[in-house]
Parts: sequence; structure tokens; C-alpha cells
Amino acid sequence: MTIYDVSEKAGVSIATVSRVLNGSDNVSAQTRQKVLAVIEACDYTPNAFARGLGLNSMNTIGILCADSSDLYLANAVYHVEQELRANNYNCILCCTGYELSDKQKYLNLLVNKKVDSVILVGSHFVSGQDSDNDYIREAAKEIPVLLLNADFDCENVYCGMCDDFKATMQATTYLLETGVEDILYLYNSKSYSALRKLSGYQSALTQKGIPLRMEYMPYFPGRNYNLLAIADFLAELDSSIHYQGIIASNDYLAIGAAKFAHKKGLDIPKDLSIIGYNNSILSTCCDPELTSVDNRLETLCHHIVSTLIGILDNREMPQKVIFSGELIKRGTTLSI
Amino acid sequence: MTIYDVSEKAGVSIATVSRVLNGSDNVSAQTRQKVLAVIEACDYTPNAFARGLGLNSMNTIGILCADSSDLYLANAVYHVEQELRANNYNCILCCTGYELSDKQKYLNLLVNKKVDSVILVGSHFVSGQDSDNDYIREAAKEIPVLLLNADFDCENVYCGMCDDFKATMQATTYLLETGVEDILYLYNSKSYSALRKLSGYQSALTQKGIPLRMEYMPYFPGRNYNLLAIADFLAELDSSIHYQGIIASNDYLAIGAAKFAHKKGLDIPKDLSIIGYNNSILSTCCDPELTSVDNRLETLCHHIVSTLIGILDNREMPQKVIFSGELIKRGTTLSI
DNA sequence: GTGAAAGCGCTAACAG
DNA sequence: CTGTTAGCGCTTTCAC
Repeated sequence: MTIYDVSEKAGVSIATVSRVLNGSDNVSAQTRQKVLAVIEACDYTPNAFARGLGLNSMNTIGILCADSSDLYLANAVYHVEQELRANNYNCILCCTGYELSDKQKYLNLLVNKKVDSVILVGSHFVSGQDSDNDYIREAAKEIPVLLLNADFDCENVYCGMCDDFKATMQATTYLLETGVEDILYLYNSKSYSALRKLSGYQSALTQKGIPLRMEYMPYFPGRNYNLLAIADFLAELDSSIHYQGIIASNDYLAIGAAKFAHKKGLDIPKDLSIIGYNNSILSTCCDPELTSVDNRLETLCHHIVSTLIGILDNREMPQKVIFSGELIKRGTTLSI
Repeated sequence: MTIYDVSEKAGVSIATVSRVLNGSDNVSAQTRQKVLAVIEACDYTPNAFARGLGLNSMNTIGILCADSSDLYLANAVYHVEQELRANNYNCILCCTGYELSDKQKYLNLLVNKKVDSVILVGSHFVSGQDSDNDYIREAAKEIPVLLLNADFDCENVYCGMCDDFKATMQATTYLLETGVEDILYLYNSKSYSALRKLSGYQSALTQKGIPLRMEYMPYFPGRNYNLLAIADFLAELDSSIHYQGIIASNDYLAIGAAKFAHKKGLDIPKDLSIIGYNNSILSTCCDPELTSVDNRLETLCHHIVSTLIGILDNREMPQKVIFSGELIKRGTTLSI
């Protein structure tokens, strides 16, 4: 069943059918009825590919994320997809992993699939090594590129992010104010966002006149898959340095830290305070529940999609928007 | 840059360019070189929509899932997407929520978008009320429909699932063998899969000659968002019945049960044994760690995708494949 | 081994 | 308000 069949049955031209299909005003009510009746009767739906070819768009947005099974990214993808669908766009999801070559390959693939735009979810797509970001610039020459939780200056690139620097600084300051002096910053990613958090931690210490010690900012070389490895990592570290507080760059690391504390028989938060990041589902699953930074994921997703819709609508949109995080206080920290 | 431009620059016809592009054998090595050189030099990529129109396919598969932020579904989506991409297919993700009308709407939408096939992830898409499944039958008339973790007999529908009945029966039997007599089955979904688990629980009891008591199979009317609500639900129940074991239909409910136990000062597993389902990331995040049923998600995803590839390849494929789950024993159950 | 030409099904400019 | 027609860019017969 094509537009020709419909036009024939309705006794009109294909142009008229097309007009009815696309809600054009230039159709008499009578003709419209006639055409709609045929469409209804034949259960006709226009061919999406032909439409795509003509309009050079199929109303699809590419979503790139490193790993959609990661708690944080999964949530982001979920919200973004919801918002986009509400705006009549569909999503092509593409999980790239963490290798640069794969990110390049799949971003390029999406551009070639002629998505209308692409959203890079998570801070992993922007590298500190600037030449590694050329693939983003390249894509931005073709279509708008939106970054969710990353910062990148380039034409046709739009960013929405949480101020991780400020949020981590506030979290660290809070910990200091509860009387915890020696604080570890634990992280397992060197993304822009992770480094901003690190800076926030350092600033808080510096502001209070506490000297920075590199050994208190250990990098855990593993992804969020193996809690025991995290606990072991801390146990090893434990012999050399002393601390009563940990700020982790995500909730999973924080739970790993709690596991370490349990093993060692430390009381949380009396012997060891812990603050996580993301305020994910994990933060309420442990006991005591985890104090964590809420980085406003849902707000961010909402913002990024409405920015995107605005761009595709040819409206002027801000290239960068920054939200503030909030420390959600629970059982793993002392009260002031 | 179109195929015409390339053909002109290479001094051949568009048919030849097309042949080169599609790896046809009927091109002399020399001509091929010439064309490839131009393609390379101009960085030409064929227009995906035009290709789609001609071939009636854009190599995309629709993925329907109720909620991609759900731990279990997120993992499934992740693995399915990985496997599909490895086979040169892309995924359009569509999160439907749990309303029938939305499921219908979005499945239909994907079919109209002319995806090559669609995968329904999770057991929520098949209803006990058979007429509610007509939308699946309808879609199956157009394209192959694959069900991940659901059972449905229909032409052009293919299922892969874990034997939830058997797995739950084994889990329940195990609990009985550790000396726990009064066991609660806690669930929050009436999907086919959830009901199979319920049957498994009942069978295990019956087999041991233990009478079934409906009040020991409470239905928690909430999704996996609010642990406290689960704990409260159990606390309320607690006044009326006595039990020393809980089998939960997913890990989140199980963690909710653990939270209840903590609040009430019960020792796990001495006073209360708990078994979860899915062996998700949550199962190692709590303390003690959760005994849980591993339902072989990754295997299932792998299977479903290779079945799909086979179908699109016109090979004969099994319509139903069933894997067995495995009980992963951790700290929330006693040993035998 | 290569080219000419007929679709694929739709949109939109143009003419009436 | 409606119809005619020329694309959109590719694949695929069918000749040569």
C-alpha cells in the first residue's frame, strides 16, 4: 500500500494525500475526510524511508554512551529517551565502551546513519588531550552535538553539566566541618568531570589551610564492576596512610569503601565517614545509607533535550548550562 | 557528494560505483581501484536513507523495554545492543513504561519506522489476558518479534528465557533444606515470569508436604524505586504472620527485606534468610551479601541476538529456547 | 565487466 | 484548493 494506491482509491492526486498526511491547511474539509477514510480503511502508513529520503531526516537522535549498564549512564539514557520520544524523536543507542577508537568509530557511524543530532552521555567523551576531541569537532560540522555532563567549546556543540567542582568542594568542606581532618579522594576515571571533582576536593582543603598530599588522592584503576577489588585496594593503601573520611567519585566506589570498613571492623561513620557521588539507587541500598552528592541528572537530561529541540527548531539556544549539585546527607557521615 | 559525483570523477557509471560499494565481484580490479580512490579522496559515504528506500532496510532493530533504568533491563539492553552492533545492526531504543496502551503504541511505532525486527526485553510485554497480546501478533505479521525472558506461542515470534519456575523451586528447596520452614514469597509484578516464580515456590513447598498459605505470598504494589516502602510493607505484614525466610522476585525487593530486618534488629541469616533474584549488582552491595538466583542474562542476550541474525539470514531457528538459572549462595542464607 | 534506465515512495515547487 | 512533475540517492535488472 503506497501513497499512489491511496490517491487512486480516494480519487485525488498523491499531492493531496501527502497534504492530508502532513496536516497541510490547503485541503478542503471534504477532500480531507475522503482521504482519511481511505487511509483508515486500508490501514495505510507512509513509508518511513521514502519520507526520510525526501526530508533528509527520520526524526532520530543518536545517543552515545560508554556503557548503558552503568547505573548513572543507564538513568541518563532513560531520561533522555523519554524526553525525546515525548518530542516525537526516536533514539539510536550506541554503547561505545571507553576506547577512543571506538568512540570515534561509532560517532562517525551515527553521523553516517544520518541521525538529526547526537547526544554524548557522560563525561567520558571529552579528553584532556585536546587532539583526541577532534572526532567531536568533525561530527559537529555535520549535525548539532550535545554533551551531557561534559564541557567543550566548539561551534555547534552544546553542553549541560553539573558543577562537579563546587559540589565536591562543598562535600569536602562539610566533612571537614564534622571534624574529619584527613580525607581521602578516591576516583577511578580521569574524565573531565572526575578531575573537576578532584580540584573541588583540593580547593576545599586549601581553603582550610590543609596541605595537599598526593597519596591521599589515590586512583583506582578499575571500572565499577568489582567491589572486592576496591576494598582490597583500600586495604593495601591503609598500611601507609591514615584517614577518617573518604570522598568517592561515584557511589559504587563509596560502597566499596564501606565494604572495606566492614571487613576491617571500622564503624561508619564514627571511625570512617564516606561520601559518594550521583545519589544513585545504591546509596540507599547499604547500611548505613550513603551520604551522596545529587548531581541533578533528571534536570540535566530535561535541559539537554529541550535545548536540542530548540536547536532543531532553529531557535537560539545557550551553548553551556551549569546546574549545582546538592549534598544528600545520610548515615555514612557525622552531623555537624 | 552523491554516487553521481563519484561516478563522474571516476569516469564510470553509477552502477559500477554501487557495485564497488557493495563488494560485488563483477568489477575489474583496476576499475575498483579507481573508484575506491575517488571515494577515499572525497570521503564519500552513501546516503543511508536512499539506501534504506532501495533495500527496504536500514539495518536497525527496535528494542522495547519497560524501563531502561531498571537494573535488570538496563543490563539486558546493554548486552543486546553490544551483540547487535557486532553484527552490524543498530538499535532504536524505546522505553514503554508498564501501560498496555503505551506498549501497543510504541511497538506499532517501531514497526512503522520499518525496523528489521524488534526485541521485547523483559517479561512485562506478555500478559496473562491473552487478548492483550494481540499487538504482538499484529507486529509479528510484519517483522520477526523476539522475546527476551517471556513465553509466547505465535508464528514469527521467537522466545528465549530462563526457567524461572525451576530456579525458584530450587531456591525454595534450598531454603527448606537449611532448616527454614516458613517462607515468604514476595513479588511486585504479575508478569508471566513473576507468576512462574510463584509457581516454583509453591511446587517446592508442596513437594515437601508443606501446605500453601496465601498470606505467605504477598504482592507488593510498587515498582523498584522505594526501599523504605518495601520495608514498611513487610513490617505491617509482620504483625500477622511468622516466617524465617523470604524469597523475593528480584534483588531490589530482597534488599528492601534486608532493610526491614535491620530495622527490626533481626540477624541475617540467623533470624531471617533472604534470597533475591537476578544476581544483580545490588546483591554484592549489601552486607551480608545477598544470595540470589542468576538467570543467565548475558547468555540469554547472546542467544536472542544470534537467533535474530539467523532469522534475518533466512536460516531455520528454534522458536523457543530455555536456559536454567543458578542459585548463587552468599551471606543472607544459612549453609546446609 | 560495464552502462542505461527503471524503480523505491515520498515531498514540494509550480501551475492552474 | 488541487494536480503535475521533478527530484531525493541508491539498487538492480537487462542489454551489450
